[in-house]
Amino acid sequence: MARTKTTYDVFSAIGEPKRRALIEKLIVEEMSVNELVNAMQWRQPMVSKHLAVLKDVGIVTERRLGRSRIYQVRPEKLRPIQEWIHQFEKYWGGTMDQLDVYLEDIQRKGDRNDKQ
Amino acid sequence: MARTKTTYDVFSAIGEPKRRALIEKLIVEEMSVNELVNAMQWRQPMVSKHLAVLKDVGIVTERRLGRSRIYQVRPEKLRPIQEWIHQFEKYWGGTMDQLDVYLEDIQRKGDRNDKQ
DNA sequence: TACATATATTCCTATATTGGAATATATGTA
DNA sequence: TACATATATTCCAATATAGGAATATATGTA
Repeated sequence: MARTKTTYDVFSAIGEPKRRALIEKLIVEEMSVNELVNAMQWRQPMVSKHLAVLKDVGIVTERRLGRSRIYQVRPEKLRPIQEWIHQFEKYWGGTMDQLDVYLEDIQRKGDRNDKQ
Repeated sequence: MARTKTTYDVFSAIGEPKRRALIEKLIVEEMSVNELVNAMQWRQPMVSKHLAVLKDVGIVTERRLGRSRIYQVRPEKLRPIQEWIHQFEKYWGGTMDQLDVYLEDIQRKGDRNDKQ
């Protein structure tokens, strides 16, 4: 079997650094392909291809304006990532303080070492 | 050029759904490879290989205990993802309310249409 | 209609997986 | 030491890129 498709989901799509760069650019303001080509200094097909992946997973949408196509970010599509990350936040100093983490850690390690 | 390496950074590493599943399992409690094999119902080399990628980018660490190797999540390694996502949160109803978003949207589109 | 512009798509090559099977390595135990 | 257990690694096949170059498509304009 091969690698997970980049269009499998939002997580896969943002795995590529260039696509994250595009999102960061487009969140500030919508842009046409040509404007992106100038802004990013990439070749046009490269921009179009990465946009196609982002469009496929819904992170961007496109509308036509004359000969141009204006791309826009749909930030809410990134929410699944935020939600996934959220479950880990408590472990780096959210609701749990360092003592809690420490104690839970000790307990897990204790359980483990008892079993073995 | 080929695809970004899975070990290029944390974003690339979590692009694979199975690796996210491993992280979700290990955040609850540290586990040995064998325990993961049982819990996930995957073949042992598959577990080891995915763990190797996670270890490479630092998301998990490993310590030896007898013949076993106990893997543990380092949740703080996921922070770059949270920070990256953070910049988009305001667009889905954080500090900006819907009216703000709407007005900014109109303005961007206005600018655009004026130019063209 | 003919031409120019904006963008998408196709073809190509090099590369890096993912998963399975087999095997190697390390370590505990009788 | 011989054997069993736990895990990692290697070899293989299939697949999916990413990027470059060339080309196709769509649309505006003279």
